[in-house]
Amino acid sequence: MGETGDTGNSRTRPTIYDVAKAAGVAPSTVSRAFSRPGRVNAETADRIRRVAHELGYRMNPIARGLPDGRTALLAIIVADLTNPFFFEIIRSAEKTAIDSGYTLLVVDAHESGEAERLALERTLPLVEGVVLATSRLSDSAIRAVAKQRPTVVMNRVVTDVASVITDNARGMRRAVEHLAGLGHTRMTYLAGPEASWADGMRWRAFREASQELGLKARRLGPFAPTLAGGLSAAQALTAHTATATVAYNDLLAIGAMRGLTRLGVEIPRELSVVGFDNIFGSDFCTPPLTTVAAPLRHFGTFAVQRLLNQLRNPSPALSVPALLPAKLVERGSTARRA
Amino acid sequence: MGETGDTGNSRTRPTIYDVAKAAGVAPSTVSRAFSRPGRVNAETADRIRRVAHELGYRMNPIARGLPDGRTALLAIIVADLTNPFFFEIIRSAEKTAIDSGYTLLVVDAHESGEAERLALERTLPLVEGVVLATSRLSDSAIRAVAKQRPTVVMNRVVTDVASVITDNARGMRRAVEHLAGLGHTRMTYLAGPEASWADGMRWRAFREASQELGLKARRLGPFAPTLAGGLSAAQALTAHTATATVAYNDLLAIGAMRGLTRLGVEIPRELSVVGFDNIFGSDFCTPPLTTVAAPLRHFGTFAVQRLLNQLRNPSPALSVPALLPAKLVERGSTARRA
DNA sequence: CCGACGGGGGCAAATGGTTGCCGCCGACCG
DNA sequence: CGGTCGGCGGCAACCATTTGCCCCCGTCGG
Repeated sequence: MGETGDTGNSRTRPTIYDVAKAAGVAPSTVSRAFSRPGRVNAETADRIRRVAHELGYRMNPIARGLPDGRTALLAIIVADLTNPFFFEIIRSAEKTAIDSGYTLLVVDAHESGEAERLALERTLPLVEGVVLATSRLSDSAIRAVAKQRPTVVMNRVVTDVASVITDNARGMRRAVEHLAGLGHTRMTYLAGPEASWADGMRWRAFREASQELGLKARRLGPFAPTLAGGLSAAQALTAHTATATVAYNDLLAIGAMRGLTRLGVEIPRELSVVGFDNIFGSDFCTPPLTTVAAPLRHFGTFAVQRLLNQLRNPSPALSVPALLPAKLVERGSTARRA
Repeated sequence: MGETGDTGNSRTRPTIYDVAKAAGVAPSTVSRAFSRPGRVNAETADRIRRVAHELGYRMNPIARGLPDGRTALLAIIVADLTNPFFFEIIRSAEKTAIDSGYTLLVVDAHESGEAERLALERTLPLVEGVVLATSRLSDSAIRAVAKQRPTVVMNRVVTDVASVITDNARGMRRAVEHLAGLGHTRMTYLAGPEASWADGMRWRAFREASQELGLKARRLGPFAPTLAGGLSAAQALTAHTATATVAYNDLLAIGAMRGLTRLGVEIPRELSVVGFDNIFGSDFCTPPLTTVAAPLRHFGTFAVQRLLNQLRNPSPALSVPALLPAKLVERGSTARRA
């Protein structure tokens, strides 16, 4: 951006050939001066770098990628860009990628398996690896992706594919224990999308924890994991006699709270609500949401790190899912049973 | 993803050479069969396409882009991925791009000019064109970008660079008229980032409209265009005697409402609040926000369309900013002066 | 019957890097 | 003093695709 005076010959940028000529060496030497430190004499390398800088030379990443596919590009496919769940994940993933010299492509799949397939088809050839954040694809489709490029899935376990997940079971257990401790005995789980792996895990953990503690557990749904989905859930909830509910995620929980308030249900006096994920916003909705916190920041970082590991050594050995801890954050949406 | 049976030889994908050999033609003919419709005999082309499909051939976009830079990639740089203002913009931009056979890279600049510069440096060489959504860069830096790649700026006017803006002046005028109609006479403008072009426009329009209508106008700020920024603004506002305020954007307005409520100020009874942009969420905060609506969906579509136009015919002629209409949406955060 | 024309296809260069291999030359060792 | 070795730089092939140019051949008009 102009520190090295705009030379005006705007359209075609200088190549290693130009640098080579100006520095009186061969193009290959220029290439090595940049990508093979030590291989070329220090003085020569210095001179080349100086000349390159004067000419405003920047490597062409496309040409770079041709021989062996090293494009320095990674991709993260998210189910829904507008879901705050992904905010911290994307940010931390982006940072980790950049710190390692990679660029992260963020792609929105609009909560649709079809869109996700299309996006992958477009993106996969370009990138060196991909993070599937809460994918709606089938296990076999994901394995097919993993066969083409190093892949990490988030919040899901797929055989033979690296993954990063939160400890759903333990987190859910904490939530149920918390509610039981407040005297609740009849509880409802608000289910998320059927294609969601995490939803299955959470519902199962919910049922098991309830059973062990001798509580009545019911399931309602599926609902879209959005505010709108929460509004429908609110309707359905009023027909239930439960005094506490745990939602698939925070967005659903917040939407439900909003709908219930509108329907005249007082939270948490008449109904306690627990969410999942501790997304941006869950602390300043009214009432502030009690939720099972996922370490979102570490999530993105971890996923990209695993990806980078796969890139560095393509041994298919490791595939134990990275399990990140979850903890309960108690806020204002839960209270002692009336 | 596997309709044409996984052939197992996973790592290296077939090239036009493989297809050419299998179809008994030259590689160049294969290339033309795909990218130069009509140039090659219909039967031959059909045969080639059939063979290519059987082999599971997909063009390598990297090699495609080498000769002339046609990567079919566009980028949109947003100031803050987590700002709902961009949600609809990104979605519609993405859709428009995909419909035209392009892939849109979404890049977050974290509200920082430095991060934006870095992101551009990384991204620019890859893409055919770029949309700068509310850039924090200087005019000359933007022009430098535009010299390298077709560029469209959003919410800002830069000489010699195509742009898409909303009618800030008219929108602000509607807002002020609305408040004046409710009997307000002393009003405060909550300013956004100093580097924001739109902020300048809005404050100016605010002042002028107030003057014409004989109202007292003051300015407070700058504040970060975020919920947090709004909280600080709330503090500052309590020192003012105004009975109505217009914020730089919705996020700031919502944050301010939240802070004021916390400070015991009743909205809209004691203070009317107007936002800008009509973002996702402004309708279901409490109270629902009266705001100047920008046609967010059209924004993204329009920007990408202008970009595509520039790509199709590189004439530097057109540079009148596309002006999208703004209208006032009246909700619960404004009321007659007490 | 010959020449012009044009449709359809192939050859090869070009795009901008990377990299295996080779060769030069100076230094060091025997 | 000759042989060897290693540091350093150059040559050229390679990656997958596009495209300018040419050629072959069939057709049609003169």
